[in-house]
Amino acid sequence: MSDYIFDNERPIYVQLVEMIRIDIVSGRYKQGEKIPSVRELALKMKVNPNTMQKALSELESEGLIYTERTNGKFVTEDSAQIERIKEKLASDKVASYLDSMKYIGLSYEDALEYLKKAEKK
Amino acid sequence: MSDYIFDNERPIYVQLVEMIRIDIVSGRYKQGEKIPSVRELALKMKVNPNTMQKALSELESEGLIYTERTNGKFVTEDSAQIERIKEKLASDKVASYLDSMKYIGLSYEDALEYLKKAEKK
Amino acid sequence: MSDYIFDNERPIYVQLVEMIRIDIVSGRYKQGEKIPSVRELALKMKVNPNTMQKALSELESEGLIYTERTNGKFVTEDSAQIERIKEKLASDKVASYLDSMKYIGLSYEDALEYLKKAEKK
Amino acid sequence: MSDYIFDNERPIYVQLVEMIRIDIVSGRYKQGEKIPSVRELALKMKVNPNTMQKALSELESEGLIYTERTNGKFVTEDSAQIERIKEKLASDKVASYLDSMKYIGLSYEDALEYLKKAEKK
DNA sequence: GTGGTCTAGACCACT
DNA sequence: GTGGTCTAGACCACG
Repeated sequence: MSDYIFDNERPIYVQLVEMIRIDIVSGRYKQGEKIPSVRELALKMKVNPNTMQKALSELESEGLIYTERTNGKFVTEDSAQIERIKEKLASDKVASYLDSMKYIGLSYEDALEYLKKAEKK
Repeated sequence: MSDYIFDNERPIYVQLVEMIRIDIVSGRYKQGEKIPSVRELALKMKVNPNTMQKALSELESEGLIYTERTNGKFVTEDSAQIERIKEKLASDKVASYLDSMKYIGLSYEDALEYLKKAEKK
Repeated sequence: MSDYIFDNERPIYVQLVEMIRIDIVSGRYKQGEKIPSVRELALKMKVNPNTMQKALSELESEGLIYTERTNGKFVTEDSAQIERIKEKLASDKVASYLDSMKYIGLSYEDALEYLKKAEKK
Repeated sequence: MSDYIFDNERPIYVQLVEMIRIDIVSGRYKQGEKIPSVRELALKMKVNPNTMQKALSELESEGLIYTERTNGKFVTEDSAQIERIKEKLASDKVASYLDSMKYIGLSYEDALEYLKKAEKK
């Protein structure tokens, strides 16, 4: 259990969803691109193919990928959908950033200030 | 073990340090204020007093608290030191925010944009 | 309790720190050299491993030793740091020498004179 | 046992000898001066008069004080003797200074150097 | 009651 | 075998 990358607290398939989702919205998997087979992905991530299948189903119902029977799975062509998910993720990050700043006693203005200072680095 | 609040991956005393540190920089424990006794805190957090003691020693060597023999432990009067630690924490948060945004394919400018949009909510 | 080497007035771990610190600055433990394991040292000094561990942690935070996980603890490679501590110790010795001379009614010049006379022996 | 000034490891009378000896060689008790009575000294030092008596006997056999029957005890008029003892003490201090410096890996020359540097402070 | 120290003994990850 | 962590339980000085 040395190079194990999954958090024990949450279902593995959820964590796979998060990883692949980010691969898509970040452009590491391009719009319309074929993604590797379930087996291949399962092997790479060292999970059971069923688990990987479940993750991909989630992403499909989310509209980020679609299946071409006998042909494989592809990233959606719907760039607006990708964008929507990306914004959702980004908003989550912002919210969590603001929360953590608030938690240490800093306001929205402080959070903005710190971010601006960070640019110079 | 249902209500256990600690992450198994990191030492409990480190997590205690982080929690109490935030209590101080956020002002939940005020400058100069007496903090509860080691035993009391240990009881509250359900850890061994020695573990709590170790956490508090860390905070003492960090300059956030000081000890009055037989009297208890107190938050430092040195507000500059508290501020220094607070800035350190805030910088870490900013860096991690920027990292996570970059990870989903967004630039510094995007991160700034999203933060500004978040204000209105 | 015949061969007990520790002074009851001060914590054992502090005395261990002092002893090992001197072993390092004096060069008995060389720069970069592996030091014996915690358990070994604890056995040799007849203290509990935890006590020895605490002493070594102190020395680590002082920058005189560092830890290689699963491999052991080593004297720092930073000879400047060793030198800094050595000078600190030496200054303390000088101050205490001058104090004791002053206590028996001798001036700085007397202290210097006595030291020069001592060379010939 | 809060303000107890004696080291448990060595006989109290020996420690009294050392203290009074220093009072004499340092000039706090002047040459030829009458010193307080045994009872008075014993009270002041919170020791049994017998213990103090033993200490003073030691100092007498050392030639630092002498007794005038029915009149009390006095610091010797023999300034050469005082000087001899003082030099003995000073030599001890020098030796212990050099030992401690050697112990941390410093030579006679280093010890001299450090002493010279200390003057400026 | 406060903090501080120490021991004994256990378990863990890593290699 | 290495260091690291944690617990349980004890004792101490101080006031």
